[in-house]
Amino acid sequence: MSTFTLAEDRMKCGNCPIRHRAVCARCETDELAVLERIKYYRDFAPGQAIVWAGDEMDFVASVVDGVATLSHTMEDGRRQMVGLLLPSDFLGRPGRAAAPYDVVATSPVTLCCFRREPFEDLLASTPPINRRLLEMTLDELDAAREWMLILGRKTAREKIASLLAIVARRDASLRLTKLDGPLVFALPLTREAMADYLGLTLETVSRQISALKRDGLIRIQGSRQITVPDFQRLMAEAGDDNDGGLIS
Amino acid sequence: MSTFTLAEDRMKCGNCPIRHRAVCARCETDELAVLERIKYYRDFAPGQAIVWAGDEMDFVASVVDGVATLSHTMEDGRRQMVGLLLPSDFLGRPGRAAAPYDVVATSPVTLCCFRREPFEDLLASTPPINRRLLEMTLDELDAAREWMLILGRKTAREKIASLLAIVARRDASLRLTKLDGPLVFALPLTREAMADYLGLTLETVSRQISALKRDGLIRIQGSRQITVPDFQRLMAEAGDDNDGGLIS
DNA sequence: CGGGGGGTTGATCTCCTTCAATCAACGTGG
DNA sequence: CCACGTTGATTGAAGGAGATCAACCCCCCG
Repeated sequence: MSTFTLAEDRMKCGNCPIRHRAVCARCETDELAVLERIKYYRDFAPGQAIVWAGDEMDFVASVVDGVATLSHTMEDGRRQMVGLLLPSDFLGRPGRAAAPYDVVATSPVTLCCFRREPFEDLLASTPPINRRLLEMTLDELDAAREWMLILGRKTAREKIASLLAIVARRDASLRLTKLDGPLVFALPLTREAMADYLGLTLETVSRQISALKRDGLIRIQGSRQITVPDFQRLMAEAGDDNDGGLIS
Repeated sequence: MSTFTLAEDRMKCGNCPIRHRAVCARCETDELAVLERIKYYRDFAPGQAIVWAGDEMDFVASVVDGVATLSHTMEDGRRQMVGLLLPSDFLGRPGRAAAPYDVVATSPVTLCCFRREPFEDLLASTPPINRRLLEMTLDELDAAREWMLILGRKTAREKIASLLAIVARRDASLRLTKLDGPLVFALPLTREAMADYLGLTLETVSRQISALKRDGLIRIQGSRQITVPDFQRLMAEAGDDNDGGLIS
């Protein structure tokens, strides 16, 4: 009985941990009620594929919890990650059924899903959703462009520092913490996934992480817990002059 | 008198060469009339800056003609292009005044501009514009992600071939021509601009273009006219299995 | 004629890849 | 409880794709 109540609570939009950042962020209570009726949750295990490139996707979704990756794969096996889905990010493109990339969970993932057609109808009839989705897409475009600078012009060391800075900032933003003390966060990516993110080999990733550790820029607990004692110093190492302003 | 008439014709939305692809593509005649009242044209010479990163931008715009680039610059001078604005592309982000990148004309450019506030009001009150802008932003995001694969995983030769394929396809799309015959198009970018696009040096760009020329994949007339005798072969050289379906 | 911007080509160097060995953590079955 | 295989990570040695440094060309324009 009590577990049932907990499950029910967790499934109410009002209690949703990504409520203030997701595609539904601008919705009023009556609009939320409509979403509430058509939504459903799906869970994925680490390593599990959510969709493969080319598959029909009959739903769109918000990431409630966990981390998933979008990636391109070339015929000869070269792979480039092109998106990192963190909690509150949106998955799927309204107006297109075929998935353009592989989407894979890298940690336990919970999605809040909507079937495509009802969602598209809602999108057409509910301006707040449309506006929020435009805003999120513009933010993603900004992120993609920052990423392009990383891929095109940064050294291996700068690439690693940049990745850590991005995830640290996102994590701080979601948990509404500041960036001035020591930061501790989970980085649920294998060396190979980081290499795919950064356009490197996993060996280079490993070497550079060791180097950053040696130089005291980061510390590592267990397998994937990172501590950043001085965020400003990490930013400098990433080649970003950006003073890492407050929470975005 | 006749030049006046010509100028006036050119400024009517009904005659606009980018009418069917720009932000205004979904507008009805009455909505167009509103846009028509608040729009104004601006011209830029090759090499001229349209805005610098950090500048206040009091307008948004559609590219009517010409080519402009968006680029990131790091303090030490490294530069990465993050956007290539071709005719019908949209410049500026509703809801944000400060430009995040340098925008520079690389050929004579004509913009169709709208002051920000009236445009944002229109965006809120005119769903077709909102929807079209979302669609265009999603397309740009797709393009950015294809670009990320190019930057992260392709060889110098593949990068050059990819750039040529992208521009050739866009050009064919705008002019509604097929991709099967020999393609001839202008590539109004210096070697340095191409290097900034591809995350290479201008020397490497020059060498690879020479190599593609030697191998018969392209021919070059004058300074910046490219001929692609066999588009499929170019695609293969770009590392894209994509059969380069018809016009997007 | 001189100068400058854009382009090409050559020689050398270097950062990252490639190939390979080793290690630690973990689970599994004998 | 221990051999064994597996998966992820680290480290080393060698090689190569592209960067860097530099010379030179072409063409346009003052």
